[in-house]
Amino acid sequence: MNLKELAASLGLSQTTVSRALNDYPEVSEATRQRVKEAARRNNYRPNTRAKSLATGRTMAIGHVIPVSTRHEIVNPIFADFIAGAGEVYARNNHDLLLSVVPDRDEEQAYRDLAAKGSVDGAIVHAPRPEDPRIALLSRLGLPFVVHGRAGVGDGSYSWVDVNNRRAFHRATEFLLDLGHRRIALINGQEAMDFARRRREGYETALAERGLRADPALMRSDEMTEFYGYRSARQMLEGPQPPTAFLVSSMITAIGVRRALGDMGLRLGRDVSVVIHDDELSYLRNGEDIPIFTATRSSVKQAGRICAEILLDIIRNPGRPPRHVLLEAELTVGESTGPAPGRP
Amino acid sequence: MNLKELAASLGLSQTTVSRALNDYPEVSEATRQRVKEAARRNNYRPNTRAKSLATGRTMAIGHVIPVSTRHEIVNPIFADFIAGAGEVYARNNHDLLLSVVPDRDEEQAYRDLAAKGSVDGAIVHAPRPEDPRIALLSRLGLPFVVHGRAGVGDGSYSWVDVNNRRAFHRATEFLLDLGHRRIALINGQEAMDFARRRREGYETALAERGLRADPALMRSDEMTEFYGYRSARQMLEGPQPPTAFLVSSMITAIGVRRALGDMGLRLGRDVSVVIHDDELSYLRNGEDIPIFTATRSSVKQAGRICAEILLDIIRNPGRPPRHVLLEAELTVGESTGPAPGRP
DNA sequence: TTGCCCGTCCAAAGCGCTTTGAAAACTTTT
DNA sequence: AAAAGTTTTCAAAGCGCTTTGGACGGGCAA
Repeated sequence: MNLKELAASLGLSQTTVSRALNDYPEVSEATRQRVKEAARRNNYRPNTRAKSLATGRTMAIGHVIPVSTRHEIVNPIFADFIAGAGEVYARNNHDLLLSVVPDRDEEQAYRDLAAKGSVDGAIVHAPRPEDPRIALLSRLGLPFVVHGRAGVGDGSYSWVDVNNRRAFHRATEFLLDLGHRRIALINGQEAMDFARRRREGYETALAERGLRADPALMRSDEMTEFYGYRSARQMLEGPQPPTAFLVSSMITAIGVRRALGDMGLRLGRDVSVVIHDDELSYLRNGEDIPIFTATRSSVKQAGRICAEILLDIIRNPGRPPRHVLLEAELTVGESTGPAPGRP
Repeated sequence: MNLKELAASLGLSQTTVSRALNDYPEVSEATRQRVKEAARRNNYRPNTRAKSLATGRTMAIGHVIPVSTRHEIVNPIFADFIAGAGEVYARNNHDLLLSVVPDRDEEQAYRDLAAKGSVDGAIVHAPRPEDPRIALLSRLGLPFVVHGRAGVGDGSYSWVDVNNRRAFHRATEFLLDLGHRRIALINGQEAMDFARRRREGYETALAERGLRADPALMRSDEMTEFYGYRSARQMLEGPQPPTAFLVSSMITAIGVRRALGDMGLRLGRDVSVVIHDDELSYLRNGEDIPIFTATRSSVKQAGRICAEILLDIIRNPGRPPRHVLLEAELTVGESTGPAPGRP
């Protein structure tokens, strides 16, 4: 059932029917009701393509999700982020267009999105320092919001980020207060902006107590379970093992926990672990009491906020960029305790 | 840059330019080259909306991903499934339209996809027995492929599924052969078709050895980490604890492992665990040697196959439905051993 | 009654593309 | 050289919608 047929069935013109449905004033209340009722009865939905061609707005948002060419990994936070964003899109009658691309083709993916005119805006995931996609999108004139930040020039575009620096600063202080001196950092890839910030928070906190980060206790890679396992084992079997770990993701921490188990070490007694928890829906950090002591910040919520902001930017072009910095509070769980050999 | 402008800049008509770009024969090789070169130079991409309006094909596939209203959970396998499918879409110049909806609105979401004419086909995720979406899509005439099956009438629609019944039959036999008699099943929600089949495989294997499944050893719920933890603890602390677990997902098994750790039990010695492994990219079951003994089947691969089949159905309507049943091989890892008190 | 305004409706153009039917420009055949 | 065929190009219609510019008629003031 299309507009023409609907109009014919009502004995009205397409114009009037279209206006009635879109709540334009120049149609009488009686006809509006009649039209809406008929539309409902026929389960009429205007054809998206035609509508967007006519209005010049696509009512769709693009998400480009990169797949690591090295390990063929898709970041597990995408599911939750997209669930959050998708919820907002649904509420605002927008579609979500997903492009899954090898990470080296990412730029072209955005270029295509803009050239093909298939979206009104885009979300930029997993920004790297000085990420070229940001300059590209600005140049293309496609509205966008970055989930994370990309180094300097933060003021010139809209972003939603967690205060990664402060979170890791705080977590490190917490471990230092417990008497830990050899604290390992199992971080995400340094190529990512968030990983750099987390490291800075960690290093600063150490420095403030007159300690220097030991390169032997720092790892940086894609945050898989095995990466956590391998890193923890290597460090714990080394000459000067750490007494505590700072781990950038729940999944990696699960690998760390496995390593501890295999080595007969007890989490929270022999070795402490603090994680950053993205609050993935299927990997909750415990129900009532947290399993891991964690700095937590909901990725789903970040998705919602990004989407809200992007829709707002599209509706109101020309406004100054918007920034949201989410604080990650530290919640104490059972994975941390005083450094061994300490009261 | 649109077609009109491109044509003008070349001194050709839109018709000729369009035909040159779409490799129609009625244009000379010389002009074709000239046109393609100019298109490349101007980074020209035909407007998707206009193109699909003209052709009647949207070049887009819809995925409706339900969010559990009970727990606000989005199934972690979606990320990998979509990565696989998205790869195929990209290769075939199709877009992926994602709708995130509360699971109770799922039907309406498909109805909307069809009415708004925004996709050429759809993937049905997580089918339940006698899933109403299948009848609905058939009625709407929207091509679709089901990831999984939905009970009877399997012949009438296309699907890609894992042989869940055989996988769990095999896994149960494996544990029985190791001497286990009290084998627990920590399954997905019984409302899902795959969970029902897995239970059947498990029960049949037990029955074939003259054993009856003990309801006290069977659980069914959303496959979270905590669900695994809670179920394992409850059963192990019960009067007649199991010596082995059959777990429907890696994530749930991580919870089971945590429970074992907390109780001071050793995985593979005190208690055996066999899992079904969907081979999620960020949660590999070990690198070289598998952590868990597992029946494994790649969800990403399933996504690829679903996508290939769907595109094929769209290209060649009227062909009989297609079915792919993937076998999940059993790989032995370190999580299983002989039943305690047995040589 | 006339004139004007306002509320209500409509015909037609246009969004950027594909595709039909026909014309123009070459080639080949007679 | 004309006729016939072939290749190459084009103008225009149409996809399903929105939106512009008008038309029509009823109500009100003059």
